[in-house]
Amino acid sequence: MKRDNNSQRPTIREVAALSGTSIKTVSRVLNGVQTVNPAMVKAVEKAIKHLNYRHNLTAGNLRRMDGRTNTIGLLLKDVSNPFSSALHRAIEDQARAEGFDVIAGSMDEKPEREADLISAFISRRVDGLIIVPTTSDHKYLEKERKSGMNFVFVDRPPNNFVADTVVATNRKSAVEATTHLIKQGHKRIAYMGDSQEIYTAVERFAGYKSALTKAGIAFDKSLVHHGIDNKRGIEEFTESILQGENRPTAIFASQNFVTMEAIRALSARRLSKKVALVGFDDLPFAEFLEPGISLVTQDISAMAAIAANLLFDRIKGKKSKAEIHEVPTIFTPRGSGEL
Amino acid sequence: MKRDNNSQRPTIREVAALSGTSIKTVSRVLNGVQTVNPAMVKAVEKAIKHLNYRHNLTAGNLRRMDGRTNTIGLLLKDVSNPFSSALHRAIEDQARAEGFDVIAGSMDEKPEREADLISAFISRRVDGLIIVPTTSDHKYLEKERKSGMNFVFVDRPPNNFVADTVVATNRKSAVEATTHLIKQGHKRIAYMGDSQEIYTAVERFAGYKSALTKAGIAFDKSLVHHGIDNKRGIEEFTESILQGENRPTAIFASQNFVTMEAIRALSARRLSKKVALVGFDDLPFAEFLEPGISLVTQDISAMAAIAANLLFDRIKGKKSKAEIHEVPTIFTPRGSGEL
DNA sequence: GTGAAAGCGCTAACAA
DNA sequence: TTGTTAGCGCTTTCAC
Repeated sequence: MKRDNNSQRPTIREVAALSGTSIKTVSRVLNGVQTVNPAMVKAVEKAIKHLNYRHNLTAGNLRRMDGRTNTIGLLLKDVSNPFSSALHRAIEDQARAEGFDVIAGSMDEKPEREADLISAFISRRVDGLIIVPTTSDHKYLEKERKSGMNFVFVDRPPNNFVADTVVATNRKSAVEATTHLIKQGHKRIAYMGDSQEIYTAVERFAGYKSALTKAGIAFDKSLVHHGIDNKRGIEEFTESILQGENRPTAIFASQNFVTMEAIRALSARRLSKKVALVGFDDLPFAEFLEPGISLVTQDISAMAAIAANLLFDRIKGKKSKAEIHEVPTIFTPRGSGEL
Repeated sequence: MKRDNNSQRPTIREVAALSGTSIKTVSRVLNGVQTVNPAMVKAVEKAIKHLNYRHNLTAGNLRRMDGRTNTIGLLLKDVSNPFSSALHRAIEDQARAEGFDVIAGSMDEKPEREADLISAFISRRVDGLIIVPTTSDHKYLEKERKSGMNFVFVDRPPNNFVADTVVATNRKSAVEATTHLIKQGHKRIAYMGDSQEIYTAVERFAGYKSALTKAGIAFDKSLVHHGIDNKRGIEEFTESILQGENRPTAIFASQNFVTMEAIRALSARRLSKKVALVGFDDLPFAEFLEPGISLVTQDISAMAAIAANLLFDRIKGKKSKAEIHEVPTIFTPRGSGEL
């Protein structure tokens, strides 16, 4: 049976016939090989235009020596989340400059979605993967790397797997943020953060504690809350912690969703101007709030650029051992930390 | 020369050899064909696992009868913009359910980027394109459709090209939003919107005028500002319009960036609680503001679902004439419109 | 139920 | 500079 779609796209063969040359010469023109007679180039281009021929890259990649598809896979928490989509855009720009397209997928922090997406992308023979990993065990990727797949991890390092990784200076920046509050005279500083299963949360919490220690402030466990997955937990925490005389004078919120909860809690109790707040991660509307929220933001463009470069180097055959890059954050005081 | 990558992925041939059968039977197993001896299926699966074989979809698609790649292209204003990325996520979910992957690209409202991306995606032989179009002329897509490409437009219709389109009820919803303000007693209602070259801006402005007319309120040109591309223009407008006795008592902002500018302008002059504001499009932080901003938001999930269904129907061969869908918006009063 | 042979649209190799 | 032939990894055809 003939193919049932009527797509009827012309092939290189028809272009060759119309321009009176061989398919190989057409292929040369398509690939910009310089050693073709200029008149022939003209003829081929004319035929291409006349037939509305479109080069089929998937067919070409099959036989091509380097076996590349010029596609990379990008695994994100959720393409619609602000951090993910900003990273996506920055990587898209890097990729486009190298002639690559990007296939992105959302994992929603589910390890099985991560594995499924990686599998799907490998079946499409992407040349490499940039991954903002879930908390899963990544040992299973070892055999993929042996088969030639390239990996770069962003935001969090992989588990039980060594690969190029780009992370923010989480611990150091948490020290700075906490120290900023201490310098304003705060001694009772609450910590609110993500689950301690998550790398960034662990690092940022360590930075918070380290800053307290350095300043000679005793660590008070009652001022600490981990895990936003449990939303009620956070409400109970803010409810109890923000009541009474003994409440903290400042909060360090170590992740953007947590910062939002902190804003909500302070706002509901009319404490926005009484309790200082510094958050980690960007909030797109920080400047619209009263008072503005002081934030430690990741330099997403820089992280994307480094990650993309690492990946393209691997794709081009670089064999050196895995690199870990720590990218400095940007601190923007906006009043909420200076109360 | 042998291929220089050491990717050395096993092929269907090696799986056949190891499992003691032919490549055709391996192909049957890979494609879930039921008429294969169960023992043979087991043997093949064992060989696949042992070799860490990964089915190469790009090779298979080349010969496959329907010629499909199970990939769709998504052309957005900017993958990192909230509307675009929410649409992206909703379409990703629809696509995944159908076994499709999504390649997205950002156009930044540039017609030449649109054409480049479409060209790149066609070279990858995507099965269809979902496009949030720029203001360009889309007549050039006619020959692509003749060659079998499928198109669905979202948010704005194409120009000089007839294709399935999914838009919000822009005009009707603008009437509702403006009428909402009128019902609160407002008579001097300013309009701030995007360039009138953009379909949604035209429709929303028409809705604004229509609501005024219906209520017997004279249209006052001095209360209207088009075009946010010129940021200084908007500042001059708010500067002059918000000064003095004769200022509007309410503003209808017809796009999210414009709404942000309106918030900024009102906030800077401490008018947030004196001038009512209703905005079109979502603002992710609307509920955090004081007063909360009343918004008309597009039902992005519904739009994505309809767009994806239209596209998949076309990909599956549906030949009926182009459909235009208008999707109702969601109005969320949050105080700013009830001043 | 199974497999040999042909061929999808292209590029590599090599000869002309 | 150009063209012929083989073949990328897979699915189709069709005979067994």
